[in-house]
Amino acid sequence: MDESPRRPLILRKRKLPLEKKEVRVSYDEPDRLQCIPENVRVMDHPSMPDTQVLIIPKTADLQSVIDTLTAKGKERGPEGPNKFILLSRNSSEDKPESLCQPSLDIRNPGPLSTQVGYGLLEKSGTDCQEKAKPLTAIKPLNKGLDCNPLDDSLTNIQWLGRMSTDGLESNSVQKVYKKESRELNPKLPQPTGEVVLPTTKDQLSERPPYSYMAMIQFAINSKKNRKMTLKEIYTWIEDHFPYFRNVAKPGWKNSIRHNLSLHDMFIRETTNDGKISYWTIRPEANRCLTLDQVYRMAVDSTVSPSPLAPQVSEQQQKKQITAEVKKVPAVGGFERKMKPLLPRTNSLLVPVQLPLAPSLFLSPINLPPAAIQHSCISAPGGGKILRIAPKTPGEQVSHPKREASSSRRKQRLVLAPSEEPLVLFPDSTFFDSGLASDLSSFHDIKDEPHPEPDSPGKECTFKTPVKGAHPASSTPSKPVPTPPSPRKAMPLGSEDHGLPDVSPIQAAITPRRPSRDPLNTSSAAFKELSFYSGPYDLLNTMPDFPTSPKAQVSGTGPAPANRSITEGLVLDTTNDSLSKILVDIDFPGLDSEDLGIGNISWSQIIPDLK
Amino acid sequence: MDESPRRPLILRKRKLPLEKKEVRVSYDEPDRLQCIPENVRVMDHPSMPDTQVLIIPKTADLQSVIDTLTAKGKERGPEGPNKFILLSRNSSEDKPESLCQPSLDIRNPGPLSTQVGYGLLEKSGTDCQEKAKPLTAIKPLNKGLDCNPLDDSLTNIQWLGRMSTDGLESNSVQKVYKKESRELNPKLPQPTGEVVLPTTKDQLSERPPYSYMAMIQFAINSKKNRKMTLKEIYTWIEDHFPYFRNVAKPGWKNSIRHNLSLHDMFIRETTNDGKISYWTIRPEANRCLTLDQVYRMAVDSTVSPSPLAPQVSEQQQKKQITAEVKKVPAVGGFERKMKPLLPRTNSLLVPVQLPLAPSLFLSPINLPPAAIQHSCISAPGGGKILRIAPKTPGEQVSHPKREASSSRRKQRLVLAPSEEPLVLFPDSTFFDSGLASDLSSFHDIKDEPHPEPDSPGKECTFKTPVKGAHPASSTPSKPVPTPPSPRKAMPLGSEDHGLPDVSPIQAAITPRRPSRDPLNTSSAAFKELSFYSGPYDLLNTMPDFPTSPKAQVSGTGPAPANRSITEGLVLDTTNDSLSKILVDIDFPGLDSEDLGIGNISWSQIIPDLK
DNA sequence: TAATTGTTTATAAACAACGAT
DNA sequence: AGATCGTTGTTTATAAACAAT
Ligand SMILES: [Mg+2]
Ligand SMILES: [Mg+2]
Repeated sequence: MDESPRRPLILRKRKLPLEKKEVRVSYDEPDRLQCIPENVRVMDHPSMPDTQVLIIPKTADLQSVIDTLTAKGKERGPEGPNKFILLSRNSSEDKPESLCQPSLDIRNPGPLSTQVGYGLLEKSGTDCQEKAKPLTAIKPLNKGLDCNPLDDSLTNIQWLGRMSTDGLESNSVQKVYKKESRELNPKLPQPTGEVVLPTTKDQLSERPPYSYMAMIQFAINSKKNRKMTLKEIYTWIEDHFPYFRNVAKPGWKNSIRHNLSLHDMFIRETTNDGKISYWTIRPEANRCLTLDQVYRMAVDSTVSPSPLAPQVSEQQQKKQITAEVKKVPAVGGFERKMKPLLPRTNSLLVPVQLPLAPSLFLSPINLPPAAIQHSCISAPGGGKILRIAPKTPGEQVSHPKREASSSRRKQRLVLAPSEEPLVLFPDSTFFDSGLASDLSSFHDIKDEPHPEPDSPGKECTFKTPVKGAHPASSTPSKPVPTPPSPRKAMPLGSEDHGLPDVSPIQAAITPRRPSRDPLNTSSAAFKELSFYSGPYDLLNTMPDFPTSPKAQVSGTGPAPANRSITEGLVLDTTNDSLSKILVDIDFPGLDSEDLGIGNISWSQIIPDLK
Repeated sequence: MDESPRRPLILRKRKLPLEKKEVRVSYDEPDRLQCIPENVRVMDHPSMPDTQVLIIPKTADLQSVIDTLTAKGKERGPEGPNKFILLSRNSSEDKPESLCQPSLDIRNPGPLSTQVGYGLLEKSGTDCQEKAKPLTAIKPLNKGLDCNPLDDSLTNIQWLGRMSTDGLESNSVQKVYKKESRELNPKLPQPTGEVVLPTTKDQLSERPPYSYMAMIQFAINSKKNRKMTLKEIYTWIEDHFPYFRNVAKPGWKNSIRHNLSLHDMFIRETTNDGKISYWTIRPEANRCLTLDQVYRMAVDSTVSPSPLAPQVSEQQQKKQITAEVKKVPAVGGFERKMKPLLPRTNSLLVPVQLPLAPSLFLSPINLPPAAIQHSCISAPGGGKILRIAPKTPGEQVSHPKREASSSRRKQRLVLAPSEEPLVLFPDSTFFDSGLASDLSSFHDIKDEPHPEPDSPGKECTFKTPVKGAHPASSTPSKPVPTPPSPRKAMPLGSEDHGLPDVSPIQAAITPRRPSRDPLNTSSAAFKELSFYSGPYDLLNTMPDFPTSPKAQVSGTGPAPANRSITEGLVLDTTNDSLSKILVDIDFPGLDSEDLGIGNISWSQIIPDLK
């Protein structure tokens, strides 16, 4: 019964359905297709070829901009800019409350040498598919410095508030509805204290939608010093996610340790006397993610992040979406376990990476306070400062001879064996916050401990996928619990809606894309619900932007890796995945130069730029 | 039935049983305890504090040297040198045949800048425990250049020769005893060709003792260009390890892919047209390991590497050991699956790391030809060249304030947040060849597909280790098949020998250390057999030698990592683990300066040194 | 539609090294 | 003083869920 899913469903990395722009509800701004609004500033990237940077005000419709770029790109050929970096700019109004902590010193940007700045440009989509959504926040990467102000108290309470009980009790199983024994978040609507928030079910036994990596970050970042012993991490997680204290098998601790060791993002420090080992987060990799930040992100976004009653509907009022969520009450009577880190809409979590240099600053960029202070892309409360390095001396983007798409990410195109530039971005996990997308874990009923009894076949089959013996596919897959009609799904649209195992979230996300197989496995059902938008042809290829291997011999002779500053550029359209920090919208078939929009030079925007 | 073990048993990283020096058989050299033989040269390390380098001729008894150092170190306090780098020197005679390929150009050491050289200093122990063993080989790390000569033909045949059938046939299951369809290794005693070597059992279905990582390296390094497509890797492994073609579940391919992605040692390259993806090995990380190299290492070492009849007893004649191996015929009738990469004796695989500089050369060091040619620590056939950099300008070992031991490796002591030296060694996998120790896989009988039925307990236990519900320990462990007396093992010695599931190898390795629990799981049994030598107190602490995180922002401001050149230093006493390349014998309680031995200065040995 | 190839996350395990009994 | 356990760390193996071709 307590057989939790092997891993949360992966619902990210899917390409953005830029194709279909159907229901297009006019939100705040009228999104003019084929024409980028004039409040969006377009400029060539100072160093990267065929790359343009768009400064998009929060009030603008990001989706329409992307649509326009897409359309323009298709019209033109492979010529012209084919990569775009989207940056959010705060137009002053919009959501005044910051996603993070208020106070953040933007001054003392830290070492301004040849740094590289990273920022997470998030576009939180609202209702269904490709609506007009304003940009909301940018969560920059830590610049090797402290994440700063650090929200200790806030960090946890947010999530705690959503739980029916706090996690402070140890061994009593059914200890539901407990009072908050700690500092309560004054912001949260917790009048008296009994039932903090009328959560849907047993928040107690709900497995959180966060990966171990994410939870560890939450835990460590909740401490002012950002250091935690293993035991403290255990305790923090148990306190904030009772699931682990109450229902998870003890093996979860093994997984925690495994994650700490595996991800080089987590570093172990030992006191001088060698008595205590603290786990920390590599400062350069620390995005300073905290539970409340993530939770607020989810709450702030239009769609209620999960079936869990979204009482905290501060500003945005999820219109029809919420209703639609309610419509799909989940099959047997269990809710989906995993809730998405970010709403499962077309919310954009666009990671951006910008080369930083002391002379380059993009002023009107807005950033959440907490995210700032690391000298990356920083912006105070209302202020906005973005620094962009013109071109890191020594490194040259090898645009020259990019040809194939070779996606599937994380690969590095080896240049000439002689070149071997220096590594700029260590590894993929470097920027991986661990806030995986997952969106409901589905470890509900189908306990099916292990898909592979496999005891019958002795000599077994070898190469040929004999269905009988071995699973046939080299990628093991969960056996479908109810095997009515596993294969041969519906042609496309037109099908039933209220199919079992379909979570409300799914419905909210893909309102008019019914899952094709009513008898689908939960995972399979979800797969159907993934943003399918016909053949996607955008944001696909990124030929010359390999990923970042981890290692780098510094002072040594031939620098092995040839990572460019742009490596790892990703436009993660699926929202929640914070794993990639770099943004690169690559339009394979772009032709002309400026897409017909006013092409502003960098010096226009950035006075400092000489 | 075909339920293979989750992972091969880990039999490495154990500390060397330097304590017990009991059976001490006089081998070639009389090992004088408490006195390092005069043919061993001792000198201070030019840059590392409290570090000495010992040049040990092959004819010398390494164990006695270590014993002496240990004893001396215990006598003295924490003062004086407490780290030692042991280097092998070829005294001319010994095994004339090289472990690797013959031709290797030692000249053109490649870029001599501020490089760091790595070498694997291997001491292959012979019979039982702590015998006197000559050093045999040094396998340096690739210097970012090509591994060179590359043994294409030899690479595979060695292992093929040991199989009853070649792997070229595809789907026929019982195709035993096939002729070699490829080039046969002329060196191997394969007269006519039918049964290449009278292997013990079904070599066909024997799972190889190599990790996926190692096998992938074998495969890729077997190609001259050192590139392979995924499919080619599959095929190579199937051809050379029929187990995967014949008995393994298709999931093994998933594991291959997983390993390729996970380990940054493996890099994917795509052709310019993006049509083909090749997998390569990061040149700096490529140890150029090939199957035949590894096999030869195992064969060359004194103890027969496995129950597989060691016909190839070229020179060394495993005296009593071989006999003892025969004594334990394996229980039911099946042999142990995993054979050790290197003999399961106290063979030392001491990885060494030396800063390289054009001016420093340690002449009389012997290295296996194949290992050379990368400008690291290189030595031609009989020649020997070792280069040691006096002190990489710019990096300073922070010996200063090391205090605690904080072992458990792979941790980095963060220096002052301001310092942040450059990364020298990317990550732990950087040097991990994947040639894990494992030593018999034991996936034989006990099919026990999954140790966790776990279906009964619904609400289950939480924190308290209620034996009933959850496994109690946070580290899952295989349930003991026959649960007679799980805990409270025998006091120590004195027990039965011919217990089921005990492989001959084990017996050979730990002749007089009977496994304590006759009803042990195979794995448990093995655990008992691991070189236990009482409380080890040597080679434990390495305070200021943190590990190497993977990432490194190069041209950027505050270099995050503070890895010193010595980071990752490890004395791997368990032999086969090639995962660590650096050697550091750290004696916690050392006192005086030169241990009473003649302390030779570097300039004495290295004339070039000014 | 289905298979192949890649990337990640989750779990289980096997050890190693310590620390507390 | 040694043996036993439990905790903490490190790795490898497998299964999976997706993504992209
Ligand atoms: Mg780590
Ligand atoms: Mg890789």
